[in-house]
Parts: sequence; structure tokens; C-alpha cells
Amino acid sequence: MTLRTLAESLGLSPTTVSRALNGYGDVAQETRARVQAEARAQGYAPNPRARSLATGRAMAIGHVIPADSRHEIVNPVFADFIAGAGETYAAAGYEIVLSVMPEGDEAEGYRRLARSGRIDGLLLQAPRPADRRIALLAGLGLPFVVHGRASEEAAPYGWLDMDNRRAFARATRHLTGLGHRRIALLNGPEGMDFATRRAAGHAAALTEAGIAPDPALVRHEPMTEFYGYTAARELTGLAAPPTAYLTSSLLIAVGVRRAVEEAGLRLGRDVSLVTHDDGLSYLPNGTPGRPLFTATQAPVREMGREAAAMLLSAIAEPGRPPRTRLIEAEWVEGPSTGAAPR
Amino acid sequence: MTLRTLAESLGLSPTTVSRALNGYGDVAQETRARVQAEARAQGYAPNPRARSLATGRAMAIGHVIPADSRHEIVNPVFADFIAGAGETYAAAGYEIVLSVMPEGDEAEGYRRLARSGRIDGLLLQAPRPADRRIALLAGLGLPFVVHGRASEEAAPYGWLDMDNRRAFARATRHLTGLGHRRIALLNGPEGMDFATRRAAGHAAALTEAGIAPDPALVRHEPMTEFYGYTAARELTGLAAPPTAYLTSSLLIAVGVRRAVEEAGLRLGRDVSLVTHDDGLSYLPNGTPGRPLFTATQAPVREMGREAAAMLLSAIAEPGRPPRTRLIEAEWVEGPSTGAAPR
DNA sequence: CCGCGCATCCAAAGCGGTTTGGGTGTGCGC
DNA sequence: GCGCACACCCAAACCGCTTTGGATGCGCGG
Repeated sequence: MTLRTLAESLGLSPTTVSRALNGYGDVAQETRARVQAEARAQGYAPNPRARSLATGRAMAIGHVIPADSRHEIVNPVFADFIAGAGETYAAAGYEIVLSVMPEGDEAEGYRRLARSGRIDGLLLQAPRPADRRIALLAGLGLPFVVHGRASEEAAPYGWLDMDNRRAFARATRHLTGLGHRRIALLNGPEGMDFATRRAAGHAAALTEAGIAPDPALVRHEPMTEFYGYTAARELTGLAAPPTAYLTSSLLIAVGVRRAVEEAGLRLGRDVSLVTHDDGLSYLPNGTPGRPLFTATQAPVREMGREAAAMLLSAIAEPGRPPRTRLIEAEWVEGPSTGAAPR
Repeated sequence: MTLRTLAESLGLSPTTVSRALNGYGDVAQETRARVQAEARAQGYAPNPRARSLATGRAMAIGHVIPADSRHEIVNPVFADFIAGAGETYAAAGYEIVLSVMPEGDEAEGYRRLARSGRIDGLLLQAPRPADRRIALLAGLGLPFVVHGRASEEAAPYGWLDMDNRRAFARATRHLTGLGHRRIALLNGPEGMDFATRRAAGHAAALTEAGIAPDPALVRHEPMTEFYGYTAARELTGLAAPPTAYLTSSLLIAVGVRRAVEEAGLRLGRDVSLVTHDDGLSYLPNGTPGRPLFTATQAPVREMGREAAAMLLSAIAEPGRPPRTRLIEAEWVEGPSTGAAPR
């Protein structure tokens, strides 16, 4: 079932059929109706490869799974983010092309992807403070939006980010306000921009409260439950253990809670905990009205939807200066925080 | 940079350049070398859309995010599975096309996807016991492999599955062997084939041990930590609470542990727990030598790699009868199981 | 009656590759 | 010296769609 066969069975030229189906003028009302009816009847669907070759638009967006995920953990945030972005794409008729970057020459991989014509734009995730991919993509002329930011990148580029620094400063301030002075931070992997910003927010709020940041209370690691557990166990064993924890993910928080309870202590009374909550669908923070943890929350799925919309509009209006969008995390008061014990 | 311009700059015809680059005969050694060198120098990469149009192969595999994930949870298994499959695809030069199925007419969505020519094959996830998609895809002639099985599907089709029934029967038998007689099952969502098989394994092993399965001890729900916690709390409150738990995911197990410890009991002594472990990278069962839970384990990422390989070979050899592969879960002895208290 | 504008429709030229079906030139056997 | 096999190369058709630049026929004003 091609455009040509459809045209023949209608006694029309491919040109007219194409124009009729794509809503162009220059086609009689009656003819258009007849074409549409026949197309539906025959179950005709244009071949996207051919269309894409002719129009130059791929009707697809690239997302990239970083190469080193082969060895490291697959970021659990990706799935929800992509699901959110996918909703927006689907509504606009776009597909997602997921490429696993081959190890080694990352730059060459992105270059090939851009040249390939398989995608009209790229969504970049998990940026580092000095992320070379941004300059690379800008140079390639492929529209892109970054989920997160690259703090050390000077040139303008499109991004959508949660205000990590402010969220973690706020959480820290909340804890100092409750009298805590030894506030541990169990952060995500070092080298990730979001982790850098969270650490900065934490440090700033401590300094602000007249507390000297203690490097022994700050950890950077891939965000697993086990990490939260072991780190909290170790910290609890210190001569001066922290009275409060700040965690970068709910999984870490769950681990901390385990360690805390195993030590016979209770969260919210003996030890306080504020976590960031990405709103992952399979890892809810309790139920809507009854959170388990005090948290800063920014649903990553919603951010996926937003970032995708930004990218689509960047593709639709080339030449426009890149847009940026900073999302404020919501504050969720839960039972895991309380006044510092003395 | 097209094939034509490259050919011109080499003083050759597009035909010869194409043959030289694609490793065909009929090209002099020296010419081939010259072409390859120039292609590399100029950074030439063939346009996949054009190539795909000409060859009829898309060099892409479809994965589908179910429509209802818009409202329900995004299966955390998807990410690791896709990462595994992606490795295999990437090595063979294939991309992943992720489509979000529009709500409503699922069949039409798959039909369009098949007709579109965007993909050479499809990987189906999360099948139901009577899954219509299988007959549909078989009828469409699009190669596909199912991750999991559709138990009520009679016609042959390609699948890769973990032996859910056997794994859960084994786990149950292990518990009855320890003297447990009230063994709760906190399963995944009802309607999923894997959940059905796990429930069957559990029930069979109970019957085998002369224990009448108690419907009050079996739950079906999306697999979250919170589900594990609340279910375990409720069950603990029964007049005759279970002395052992079987959980379908590590997240559920973590929730159960929380409820158990909150009740002042200890896992492995007062209450036993065996969980299934999908080997998700961000949710490890302790560390390699020191598991947290006794578990049946089958790394889903590895299964992604395998399923992708099966699909690629199904695409390469059309007409071959579909292959199937049953993976045996490994048994991991952890500290969460012990003799039944009396 | 002529010429012009308008509404429709179409032929043909791409898009950037692959592939079929010859061409050309050389070396070799007879 | 002729014919043939062989190695090498190329022109052109094709994949299925979009889009440019006309063609055609009609009604209408001058």
C-alpha cells in the first residue's frame, strides 16, 4: 500500500493524493473527502522513512543512555523522565530514538547521531558541571535541551532544571532551625552537576547558620538503598554522629531509616531526615496525604513533559534564543523531622 | 556530505563508492582503500533514512511503553531491560525506537507501528496470560520476541522468560522445609503473566506440603516499598499472622522488612522472607558476597541482552520457527530466612 | 470573441542511498 | 589474431514520499 497504488485506485496522481492527505489547498473539497475515505478504507499509512527523506524532518527525538551505564547503575530517574517526555512527543507525532553511546569516543558518537538525520533534536540528561557535549551539540546545529544544567558552561543553551541548590539550602535551613548542627549529606555521585549544586546549597545554609561544614559528613555515591544504610551506620558510629540527614533520593532515605532503626533510634525523634523526592512512580513517598519523609519534591515525570515541550518548540522555531526553565521544588512536611535532641 | 559529493571528490561513481564502503566485491583493493580513507577524512556517514528506504531495513527495534503507564507506575524493570537490550542492539548497529502507545485502540497502534517501516522487529514486555498483541503481531508478519510469556497463547511465538513458577515453588518449598506453614505472597499486579505463574508456584508448593493455600495471605499490587510495608502491617495484625513472606520484588521486601522491624520483630528469626531479585542496578541485594535477603535471582539486564539477540537472529533468519528460552533463577541464601518459630 | 484569473490537477524532479544490468579493458588459451 | 573469462567500473532505475512549476478548463469582464 503505497501512495502510488492508492492514487491509481482513485484515478488520481500521487501529487494530488499527497496534497489531499496533508491538508494543502489546491484540492477540491469533494476530491479530498474521497481521498481520505479511500485511504482509511485501504488502511494507508505513509512510509515515515520516505516522508522523512523527502521533508528532511525525522519526526523523532534522540535520548541517550550513557555508555558507562554498562558498568554503573542505570539511573532510575531516566525511566520516569522518558515516560513523561514520551507523552509530549506522542501527542505531537514524534517518536523517541534511544541510543546507547558506544564506549570510548563519546564526541564521535554524538556527531554521528547528529549527522545521521535520524533525529530532529536531542534531549541531554545527567550533565556534568563542565560538560563538553553542550558545546559539541551547539556546534553541530542540532536542537537540544538539557535536563539539568552544566554550571561551568558559559554560552547560552536550553535547559530545564530543578533548583537543587535552593531546595537543599532550604532543607538544611529547616534542620538548623530545629536546632540541628551536625547535618550529614548523602548525595548522588560526584561529578554530576545536580550533586554539586545540592552540596553547595547544603554548605551555604550551614555557613549561614554559623556552622562550619564538616567534610566527614558529606558523601557522594550512586544512589542506592544500600549506600544509605552503610553510610548511616558508619556515621552513627562516629564520636559525634550527625543528628540529621539530608539525602539525595528516596532510596537512600530508606536505607538511612533502616540503619537508624536498627540502632534502636527513631526517625523524627532521635534523628531527623529530609530527602529529595523525584516523585518516581514506583517509589512513592508514602501516600498523597501522608508522606513518610519530610522532603523536597519535584516530579521528574512532569519535568520530562516540560523538557520535551521546550525541545519541540526549539525545533519548530530555529534561531530563537534558547529558553531555560527553573523548577522550584515543593516542600513536603513529613514525620521524619523533629527538634534536635540535646 | 552525501554519497554523490564524496564520489565526485574521488572521481568515481556513486555505485562504486557505495560498493566499496559496504564491502562488496567488484571493487579493486586499492580503490576501496582510497574510498575508505576519503570517507573517513571527510567524515562521511550514510544517511540512514535514505539507506533504509533503499534496503527496506530500518536498522531499528521497537520497544513499547504501555499507554496506561501514563496513570500507573512506570515499571522499574523496563530501564534495566532496555539498557541490556540496547547493548546488543548497539553492537549490531541497531537503534531503539521507543513508542508510547496512544490510549484506546492499542491494536491499531501496533498495526501502524508495524506498517510504518520504522522498525525491523518488536520487543514485547509485560505480557498478560491472554495477550492479544501476540496474535496481532504474528498476523502482521513483524518479527517479535516477548519478554515473558502469555500462558494462554496456544500458537508458537518467540519468548524469553524466567521460570517464575519454579522459582516461587522452590522458595515456598524452602520455607515449608523450615517449618513455615503460613506463607504470605506479596505479588505483582494481577493480570500480569509473571504474577500468575508466581502465584501458581506458590500454591503448588503449599499443596505439595499438605498446606491449604489461604487466599487472605496472597496480595496482588504494583510493586512499591509502601505496598510491602502496608501489606505486612496488615498481615501482622491477623489473628494468625504469616511466619514467612514471599515478595515479587526487592522494593516490596524492603517495605516488609520495615513493617517487621517496626513491630519489634527480626527478619530471619521471628519472620522469614524470600524475595525475587531482578538484579536492578540501583537496587542491589546487599553486596555480592553479603546478600540482605534470601532471594531467587535473575538479572533482568542480562535477559535484555539475550532477548535482543534472539530478536536480531529472528530478523536475520525469517521463516525459522520461533525460539524460546527459559532462564532458571539462581538461589541466593541470605540472612532473611530461618526456622519457623513455634 | 479574447484574455485573464481562478480552481484543480498533474508530470517530473528531487531526497540519498542501493542494486541491476550492462560496458570497458586486460590477459590468456588456442 | 580471435574469442572468452575476468576484474573493474558505471548509468540508470528504484525505494515512497514531497514539492515545484506548469497544464487544463472554466467563468467572466471588456
